[in-house]
Amino acid sequence: MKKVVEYKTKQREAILQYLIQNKNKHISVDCIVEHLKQQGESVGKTTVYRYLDVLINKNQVRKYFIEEGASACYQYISEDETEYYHLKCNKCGALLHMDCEGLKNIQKHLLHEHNFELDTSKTVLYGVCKECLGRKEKCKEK
Amino acid sequence: MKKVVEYKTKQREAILQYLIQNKNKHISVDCIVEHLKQQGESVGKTTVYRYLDVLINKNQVRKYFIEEGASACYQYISEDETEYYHLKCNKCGALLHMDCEGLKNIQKHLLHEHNFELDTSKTVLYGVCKECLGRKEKCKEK
DNA sequence: TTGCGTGCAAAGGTTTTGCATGGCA
DNA sequence: TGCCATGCAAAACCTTTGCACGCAA
Repeated sequence: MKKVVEYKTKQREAILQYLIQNKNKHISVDCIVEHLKQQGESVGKTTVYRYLDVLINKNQVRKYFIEEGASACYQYISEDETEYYHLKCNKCGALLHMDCEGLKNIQKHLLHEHNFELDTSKTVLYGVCKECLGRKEKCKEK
Repeated sequence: MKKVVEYKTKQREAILQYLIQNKNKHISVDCIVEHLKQQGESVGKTTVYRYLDVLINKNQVRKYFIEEGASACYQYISEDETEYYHLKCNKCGALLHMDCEGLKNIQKHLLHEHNFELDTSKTVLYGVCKECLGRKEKCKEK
């Protein structure tokens, strides 16, 4: 077991602060760099990537791939957070959060019937949202 | 409406053949190029990308992003295929296919209670599989 | 002959790596 | 002082685009 001492730097401080402030959002590396620059705390992109990796390994941050093929998104994991599902609309791109009993049953079902421990935080359910389903009727053409 | 005439070439023939032969798998562009080269049918990567785009638009192929951040995977859509869920194990990387009534309920639930039309073919459920759950007990250390 | 298909090379985008420098402890 | 952190530049990837040439119809 290796003892890695972690230094406290203003860059890491700033990145972590920003992550915590936006813990209910999914933010990208560019997003972080951009906002910190505006706050006068310029941080290199490399540093952000590297520190995010550290935080992911420490389980303080989750990495998502919501926009397929596009850049990754990150989210700070707060202790008080409730488990919820991510729903992504293929039409309008909206990202919805959902927390209900019915969905919890999926998790139970997978675990008990299939011995599969679902990680709701990493999973993104793709489909078409309410608003777009409504629009669909009016405009069937693409 | 534009009339686009599609030519039948040996490259497209070969790509489609390979896709059909592996319709129950998720294959990458590199995978296709590699295998065709071994069969003596060398096809440029660009051609594969472009033809896959064509097939996706014709709804003959689906595009996935299973390995997060890695290259995309493609799958031929056969007519007789049943809807199933994709389960991806975060530990060992196994990709499981599942088709059961319990999971079908998810779809119904989302549609009726939340007005969300789930696309099971695009969705990948992340978690830990049976085998890895078993191993977990024996080895709690990382 | 027409115009779609091909594939090389180059560009575009995200992420990683090498390396010299900076800064915390 | 020791060693981790930083950030520039370059590399490594995957994917797309431009363009000249090939080839099916």
